[in-house]
Amino acid sequence: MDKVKEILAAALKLFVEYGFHGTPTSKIAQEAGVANGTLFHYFKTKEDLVIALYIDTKTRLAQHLIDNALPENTLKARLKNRYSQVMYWALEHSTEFRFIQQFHTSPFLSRLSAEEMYRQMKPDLDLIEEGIATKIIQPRPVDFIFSLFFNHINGLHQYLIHANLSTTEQNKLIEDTFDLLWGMII
Amino acid sequence: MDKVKEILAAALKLFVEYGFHGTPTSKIAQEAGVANGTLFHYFKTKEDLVIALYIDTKTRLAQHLIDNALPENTLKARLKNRYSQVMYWALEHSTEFRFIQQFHTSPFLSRLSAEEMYRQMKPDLDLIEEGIATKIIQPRPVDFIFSLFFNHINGLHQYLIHANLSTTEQNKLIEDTFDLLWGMII
DNA sequence: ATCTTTGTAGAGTGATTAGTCAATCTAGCA
DNA sequence: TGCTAGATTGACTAATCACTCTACAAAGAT
Repeated sequence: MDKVKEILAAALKLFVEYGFHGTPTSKIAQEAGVANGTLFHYFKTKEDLVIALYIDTKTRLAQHLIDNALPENTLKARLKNRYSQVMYWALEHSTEFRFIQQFHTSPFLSRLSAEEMYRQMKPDLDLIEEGIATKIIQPRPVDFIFSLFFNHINGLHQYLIHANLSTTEQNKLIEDTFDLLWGMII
Repeated sequence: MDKVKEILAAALKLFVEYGFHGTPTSKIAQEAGVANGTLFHYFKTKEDLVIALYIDTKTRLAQHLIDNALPENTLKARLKNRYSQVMYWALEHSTEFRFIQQFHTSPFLSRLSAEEMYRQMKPDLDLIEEGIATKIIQPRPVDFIFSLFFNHINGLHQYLIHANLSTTEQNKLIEDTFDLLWGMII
């Protein structure tokens, strides 16, 4: 429903601004332009709302990556494409990206099922595994490489939103930084 | 006072477990074994407590780095030492490290003064600047390199606490991973 | 036309919260 | 000893919170 989207959008904005527990459900309903009861009609508890918002946000990022994939290509090109597209999305949706980071370091993370977490990481894990199997990437634990990738993206994003670069400079830095990262794992 | 330490220790533990706003001051006082009023005698507001705890934790990390510094050495050795010592500290104080990460992605971060933030980053920024000035490190924005370093540490830490490695394996991985990072910036 | 399901509203509720306050305790000092 | 200042207490309060409940509207379904 439309109201569900309004609630999720309001929650996203307020959570990033005031934190999860720092945002009352009443404020979320108000910001979304719906009644208090409507919020609880769609989300059984506040925690359900937080989890649903995380999954929704992550799904939208995943969809962006699918829409911009380069399937017929070398492993390096596909990995670079994924890396860059995450960065582009993160820069264009910086509230969403900050919410994801906030969620990751919060106690809510443990409420996510292992399956849901694996489902989200799978495309990247597969890519890394393929790289190792074809001896392009050096043999190291897959989740170690994933962790380096993931946090490298955080680092670059953190820098880019503080530095004030033109889009051209930004894109060049994203390209260059991927090459640095690539050099690290081959 | 002793009670201040008890309060900070209790707050640290509960914040990491339940989040900032998810932890009532009454529970903190209870866990610390002091009365509710005592907490507010030492910390004017709950927010003051959060900020004080962050500064205290960061100061203890900084002290660990000072205690284990290698001042008379090459830049690479000094940087590697800092990198490793942060990792050792983070692994031994993983609640503290998780609190720092939680704080960094929370809205509380903006309550920290710019001076306090700069004060904390200065030793590393100086080291990176020295490396660039002496043409050992490639000329890139100092805070870009800092950001990569910082998030690289997060990535390795994240992997190490999930993987179950022996201390020897851990230390070897820390050494190796620094070399990867070093290769990226020279 | 009537029944049923679903959406929406918003006042209401009991529990919980951050922060206060007056009272007592402790220790150092004159 | 008597005085003062800070430490400590825990009952208290006003506000706020997550969530419930009842009522009503809209829209299919039969």
